[in-house]
Amino acid sequence: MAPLSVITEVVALDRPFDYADNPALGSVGIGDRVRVELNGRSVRGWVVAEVVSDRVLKSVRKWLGYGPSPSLMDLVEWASARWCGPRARFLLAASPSRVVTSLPAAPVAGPLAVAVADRGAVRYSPGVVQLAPTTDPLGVVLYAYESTRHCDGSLVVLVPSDSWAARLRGRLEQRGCAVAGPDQWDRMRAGWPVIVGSRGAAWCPTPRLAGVVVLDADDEAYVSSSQPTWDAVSVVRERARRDEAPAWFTSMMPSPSLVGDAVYQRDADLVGGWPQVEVVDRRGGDPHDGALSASALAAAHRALDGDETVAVAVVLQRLGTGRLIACDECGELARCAVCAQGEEEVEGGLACRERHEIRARYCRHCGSTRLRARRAGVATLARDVSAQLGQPVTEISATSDPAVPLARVVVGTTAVLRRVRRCSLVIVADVDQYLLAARASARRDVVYAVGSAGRLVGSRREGRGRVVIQTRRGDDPVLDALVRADFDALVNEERATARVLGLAPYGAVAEITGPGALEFVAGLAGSPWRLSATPEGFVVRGADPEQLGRALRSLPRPAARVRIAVH
DNA sequence: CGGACAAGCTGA
DNA sequence: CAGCTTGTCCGG
Repeated sequence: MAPLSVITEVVALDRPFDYADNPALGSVGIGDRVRVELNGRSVRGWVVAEVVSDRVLKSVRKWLGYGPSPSLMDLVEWASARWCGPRARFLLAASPSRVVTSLPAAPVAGPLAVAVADRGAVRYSPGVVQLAPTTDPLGVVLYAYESTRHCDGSLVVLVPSDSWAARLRGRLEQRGCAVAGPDQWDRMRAGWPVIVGSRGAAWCPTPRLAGVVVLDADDEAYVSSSQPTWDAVSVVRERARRDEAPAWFTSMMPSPSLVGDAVYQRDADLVGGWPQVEVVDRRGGDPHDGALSASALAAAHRALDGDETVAVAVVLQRLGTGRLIACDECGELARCAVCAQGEEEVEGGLACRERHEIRARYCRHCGSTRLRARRAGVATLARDVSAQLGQPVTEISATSDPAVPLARVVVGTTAVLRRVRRCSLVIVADVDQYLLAARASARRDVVYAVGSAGRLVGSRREGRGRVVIQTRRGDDPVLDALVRADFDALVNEERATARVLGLAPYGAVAEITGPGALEFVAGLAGSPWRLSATPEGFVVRGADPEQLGRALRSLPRPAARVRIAVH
């Protein structure tokens, strides 16, 4: 039997080692999880290939169970180059959390219990489909199911969140689909007909894809925030390409990187599926008004007269992470000892924006190490709104306990839009910092937030509720687009910006940060890659993310930590 | 990554 | 020179 090439779980040691196949373990397959001895240690790993070797090899110690399907081994190699990250990270993403030693037999993909004809037999050609936010995307999923169910493999459906995945799974099961969820690794590995999940399901171990559907494909939840910063849309797109499977991507406002050079399909009633939007220009209003303008206040009172359980949601979008850090015990703000400015979380502890002093992460006042980013904006806004409306309010953040019951008025960051399922009024308290932000995607974030708000208040076709946006910029094109529910101009502008800045799909950008950044980029001297310095580190630009990723991976790594994010 | 081993520093 | 720290090397 041929020797086996094994990648170990030792992430820092990102290269394969060869081991002799152990006949006592039966047949060990490509992708399987094994235990091997490495330099006196017993470590877990994955069999990635059969190899030829003329050296004396240790044998595989133990077979631990099934791992990613063999077809994923090449994909891991691709991803590791594309995002410049260790193979073990991707192999782990495709592996079960608990040992799996047997696989069930997958059922065949049967016909739907309810015909797709529900949706007037709309045809969706593979590619990007622009859907208004309140349009039910189930039609696309069912269409994809019907058109791929006779093909070998699984239909993989990705949604932005686990709660959405659970709901969609129930709806598909009702219609007769055999669905494997995120917690059913063995079913995915066995090639279940339909696999539904969030970002992680891009690495589902099914041996073959019959098709792919990604709902809300421009949602930022598809991008991994921890290293390596891979994104689920690129992963499934590449898998579909390799398996020659069709792929559908829905988006309320298709981004240049999602669409690429292709044209996209538009759903029939785009305008009617956006929420009714009212822009309140506060420049002419009473400067003594509180957080809510007079007309927002009036709309809120009307909503409170209705019978929705949650009547009003007030959203405060914040740019970046909160700059203020406060002690969880005594409430004291973390301030720089040199300049007394608020500190923020940095590599190695806390520091002010000028980095006068990087110090350990504890409270100077009481010594506690329990610190928390203070939602200063939200707390103040909640107090204001409560006083103006004469109503109790519930404050919501990403970390709020989902079991806590909601008042009829809720206030918070965009986490509100994920927590509340239905209400009659959403007020966007202040969009201006977004409209004025240097970051090109900030304007898209506003559109996305209003679209998400539309899922709570309903479409303008239904006329159930509305979104009120407060601003001091009455004539902004983004606001104009939202009122008219016509985003073509914004889509074109975004494309032009991407072209000029060399962003996807016209170019690739890698951010190099961390203490070892300078030493790392020194290795790029004399290379064709364009390098520039930023306050955080460096940016490297290239024409293609795969070439750029590969070039960066081949560079020597300094001892100091380097963070590489290839976009 | 983490163990092995070598070289360097210290103290009685 | 034992005992400890720090650095470098290497794994199949």
